[in-house]
Amino acid sequence: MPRSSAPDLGGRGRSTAVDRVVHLIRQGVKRGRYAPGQRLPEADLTRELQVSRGPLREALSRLAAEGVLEIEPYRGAMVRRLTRADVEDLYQVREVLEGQAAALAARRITEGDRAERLRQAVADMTAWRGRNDADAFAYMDSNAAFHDLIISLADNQVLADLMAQLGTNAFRLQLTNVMRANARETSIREHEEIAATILAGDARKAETSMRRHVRHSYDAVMKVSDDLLG
Amino acid sequence: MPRSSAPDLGGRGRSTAVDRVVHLIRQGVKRGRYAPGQRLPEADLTRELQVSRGPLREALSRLAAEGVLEIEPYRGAMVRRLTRADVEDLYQVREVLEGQAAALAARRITEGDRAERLRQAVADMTAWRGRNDADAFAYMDSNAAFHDLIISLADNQVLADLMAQLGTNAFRLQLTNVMRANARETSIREHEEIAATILAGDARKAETSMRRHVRHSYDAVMKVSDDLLG
DNA sequence: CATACAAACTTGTCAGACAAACTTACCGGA
DNA sequence: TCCGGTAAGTTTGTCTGACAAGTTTGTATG
Repeated sequence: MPRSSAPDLGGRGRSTAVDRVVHLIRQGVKRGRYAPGQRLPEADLTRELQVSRGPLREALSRLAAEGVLEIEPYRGAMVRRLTRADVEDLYQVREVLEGQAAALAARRITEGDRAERLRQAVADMTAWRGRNDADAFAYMDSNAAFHDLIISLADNQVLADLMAQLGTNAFRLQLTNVMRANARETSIREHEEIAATILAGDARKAETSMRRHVRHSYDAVMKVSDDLLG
Repeated sequence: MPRSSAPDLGGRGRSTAVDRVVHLIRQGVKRGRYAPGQRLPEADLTRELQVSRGPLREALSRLAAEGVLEIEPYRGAMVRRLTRADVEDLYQVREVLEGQAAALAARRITEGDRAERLRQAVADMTAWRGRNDADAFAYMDSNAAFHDLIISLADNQVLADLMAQLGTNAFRLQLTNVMRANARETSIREHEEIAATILAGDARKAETSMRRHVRHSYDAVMKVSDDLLG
C-alpha cells in the first residue's frame, strides 16, 4: 500500500528528485525505451537523468519493489523480464482485484457524481471507435484511464495502491496486443458492458463482466510471442 | 510484485545492509517497538542501527512503499497510523486475495507433497489448542505460517508478493486481538475447515471458507479500540 | 494571548572515496 | 584448438562530509 510512491496524484506535494527519476524510468519502461532484460548501470543513468547516485539508487530500489526492475547485489538493475508464468500470475490477480473493484464501484455508484464520471469515461472510450489508425499510446492511456476510474470509484485505497503497482507491468504487456483493430472493438464493447452493470448498481454482474474482460485481455496477451514478453 | 524486497526467502543471496535495516525496522514495527505515529529521525536510526544515511534512506523508502512507514518531504519518516477506513480497505483486499489463494491451492493440492505440508501445518495449529497462556508472538507466527502456506500452495508469485506487502500491517492489527482465548479456538477451527476443503480439492468451498475466516478476523480486529489501531 | 520573526534542527541532494564483488581479457597448459 | 585460471578493469555497496531547502521550536513583541 504505497503512499509516497504514488505518482503525485492526489498528494499535490513538492516533487523530489527521486520522484522525478522514478517517473522517468517507469515511463521509459512503459514506452519501451528500456527493453526487458536491459541492464541499467548507475553511471549511465546519473549522466542521462542528471542526478547523483543517492537519489538514483533510491529510485531504482523503489522500482524494484514495484516489480518494474530487478536488482541483484553487485550486478545492478535491469528491466524485469516477464515470463509466461509471470503473466499468468499477474492476470490471475488482476482478475480478482479488478473484479472486486467493479463490484465495489457498483455498490457506491449513486454516491457523489460517480455515475456522471463513469458515463464520461465511457464516452471517451467510444470516441475511439473505428479510429484504428490513431496513436496507440493515446488509446492505451484512455484504456488505462477507464480502469483507473473503476478502481477510483471502488474507493479502497489499498486496492488502488496494489493495482498501481501491477499497472506498469500490465501496461507493458498490452502495448503490442492492443494495436490490433478487432481487439480494440471488442475491448470497447466490454467496457460499455462493465459500465452499464456498474451504473445499474448490480455488483455481482459488474464483477462478472469485469472478470471476463480481464480474462479476454489475458488471452489476447498470451498470443503474443515470447520475445515481446521479455 | 517485489522481488528484491522479499525477506531473503528463496533468493539465498548475500544480504546487503539495506536488507538488514529493512528487516530490523519492519520487525520493530511488528513487535510494537516503534509505535504507530512515532517519528523515526534519520539521525537516531543511524546511531541505533549503525549504518550511514545512504542505506538507511533506501530502507526507509522501501518500507514506505510497503505501507509500513509514511514519508513526508522535509518531515521524514513515521510509523504509519492505520485508520479504521484503512483497516476496512485492507481486509476487503485480503478477503479476495486469500480467497483466491485458497481456491488455487485446492486446485493444486495433489501436486508434489502439498497435501502433506498442509496436514503438517494443521497439526502445528491444533497443538495450540487450550494453551491460551503461551507466548502470543509464537502463536501468531504459527498463525501467519498457516496463511503463508496457503499462499505458497497457490503457486502464484504475484499474489505472494502482494500478500507479503499487506502482511506487516495485518500482523500488527492482530497483535492485540489474538490474545483472547475464544478468538483463538474459533480461529483454529476455521483453519481446520479451510484445510479440509483444500485437501478435498474443492476450490469453491475453499474460497468460501477462507473468505469467511478473513471476515471473522476483520470483525474481531474492528472491536479493538482506536488507539490500538494507530 | 496571538503573531511574527529568528535560531535550531532535519531532510534532500551532491561529490568524492574506497572496499567488495562481478566481468572481461589474457595467457599457459593439455 | 580448447580449457581453465589469473589479473586487470568495471560496477556496485557503503561511508564521510558538506550544504541548500524546508520545517519546527523558541522568543520577543504588539
